[in-house]
Amino acid sequence: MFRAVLTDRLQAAFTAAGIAAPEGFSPAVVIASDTRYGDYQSNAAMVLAKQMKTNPRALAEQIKAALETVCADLCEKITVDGPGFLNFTLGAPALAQRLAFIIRDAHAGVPQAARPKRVVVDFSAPNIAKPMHVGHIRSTFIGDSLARVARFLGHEVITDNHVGDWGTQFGMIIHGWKTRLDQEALKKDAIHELVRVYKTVNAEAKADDAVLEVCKAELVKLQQGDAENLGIWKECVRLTLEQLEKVYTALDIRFDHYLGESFYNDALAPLVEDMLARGIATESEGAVCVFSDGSLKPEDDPFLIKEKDSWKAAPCIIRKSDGGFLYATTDLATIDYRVREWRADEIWYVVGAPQQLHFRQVFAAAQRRGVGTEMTHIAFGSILGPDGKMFKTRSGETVGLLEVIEESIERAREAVDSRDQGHSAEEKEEIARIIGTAAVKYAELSQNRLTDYKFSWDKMLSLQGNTAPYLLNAYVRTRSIFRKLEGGTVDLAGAKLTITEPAERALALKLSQFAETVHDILADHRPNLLANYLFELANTYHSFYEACPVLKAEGAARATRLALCEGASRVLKAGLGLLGIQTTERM
RNA sequence: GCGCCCGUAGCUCAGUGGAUAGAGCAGCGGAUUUCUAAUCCGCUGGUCGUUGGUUCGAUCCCAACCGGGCGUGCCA
Repeated sequence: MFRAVLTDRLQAAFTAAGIAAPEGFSPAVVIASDTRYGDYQSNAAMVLAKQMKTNPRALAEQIKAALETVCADLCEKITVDGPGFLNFTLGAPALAQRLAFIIRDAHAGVPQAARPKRVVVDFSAPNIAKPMHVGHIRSTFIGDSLARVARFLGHEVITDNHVGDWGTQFGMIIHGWKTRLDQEALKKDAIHELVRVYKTVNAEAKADDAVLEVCKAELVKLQQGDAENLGIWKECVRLTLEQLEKVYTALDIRFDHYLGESFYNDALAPLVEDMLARGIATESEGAVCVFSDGSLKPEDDPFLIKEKDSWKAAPCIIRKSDGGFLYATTDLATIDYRVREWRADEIWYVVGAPQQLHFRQVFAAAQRRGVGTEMTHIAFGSILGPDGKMFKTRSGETVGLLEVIEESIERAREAVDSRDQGHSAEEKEEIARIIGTAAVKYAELSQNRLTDYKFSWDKMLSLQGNTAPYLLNAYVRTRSIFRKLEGGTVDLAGAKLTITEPAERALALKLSQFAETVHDILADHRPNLLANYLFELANTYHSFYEACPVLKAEGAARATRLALCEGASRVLKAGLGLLGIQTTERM
């Protein structure tokens, strides 16, 4: 990765030029904002000149002189432009050398993390007896992608699906199970039937307090360990997980664990007692709460909220006045488990932005209990409906996640059918499945996770533009060349590579930047950086493909172009794989 | 009331201290004796919500305001 190498060289140039950089100053090299300025650029001279109160251009010239010696093997040109930018243009030999490395390296040139960590990724978390809907798209795909990226970089990743299997909804479901369950329907589609039962009872309970009381009684019996209710609950969990497993398989997502909320039931009471005993939590209005301990500035304290001119307590409740436990209690017990049993260095929570305060409180409470593990809330915005309003789980009318995927596959199938590439029926089916699934995943992952976005069938399922099919097509084009090659394969290991054409150069440079990109993803937990990169790579490859015939070329040009195709092929496959997207050899 | 997030081209969205703010879609015009045209090349399109401030330099940082969303003691 040239960015890191150039940064080191810049540091060396400072020393060579006898420039004493102030404490804490580290020069930064970034990919050039515009190709006409070169390949990489640095504003180090301007930043430093400001601190040293000297002329930025003069300082830049001084650094440049040193750089030219230090970077002789990498750069063919280093210039000082504008107010004092240092611009680097890489030499063709350095790019060719890098290309040779990318096509033989198992990680396509991406270095492993300097300090591997054990990371628990908490994502997806659907509820039992409810179908996965579009609202689960963000957590599920972002979480899966981040887990893949972390693994790729050499971290030890544990994925844990913290399913909602212990909510108050079970009072109604159990009552419904006992009185109006349709066994046939349950066999056909368990979740659908459980939802129907829940909705029916819920409507009745709203209209009739007597029904509501019965449901509450069923819930209490469940919580007290009543054998029959426990049996019904277990069956609901089993049936739902069975169906969820099918969805995850279709999405090519797997979890190491499915430790739902109920897994921590026995830990909740002791946890609260412990926190009371240690003075971390106190009783207030009958509930057990965690209040501010005054160790933080009020504006940074998650247990305080401003009201007029004073600060008011915003407690985190861990036990209700009726003795029941909450989300926060379970989360604290879950943290204990992950730290104790898994020795997690980090825990990532891929959960929507509205729960920001909740996590700030839970993390702060855990820290007060002595938890040193780094916990990160990887928040994301909402998916909005076509009207621009919250895409909420309105009673009834939710779009199921599986239906979205199926619709997408159906549209992909139509596109595949209309093109007639001589594929067999099975091939077409497989291609449609891969493209359809990829389209939905890419639509999500190419989005900045923090911003809200509009759910649109047309955009999500479009096979044109900045979409998965565009990227897959680039990959397919790399593969078709190797299929057409006489003998089927070619040994590029010792080939002499010479980069001459602008399109070759642009592609070689872009390929080398895969390393930078993958490295950057985890800095802010943003898979869309990778999606953006892959789109640019596909674009660069398509341009190269139009400009530079591969099989018709001869000698070193042919070997170089084959190497570029091989590099593009590897990086596209690896990159899409990190987004959880499978590739296809033909389409 | 207070807190957090958001406001960028007709639409959907990237970019977040740097050099003339980008892309896709839509619109217009080209390219196919070809390694997959699900492609490429070009054109059109912007007071980066408003007003101030900091800076050599602000879409980005700070303040205020306008508009939208979410959250704010016993749901998850």
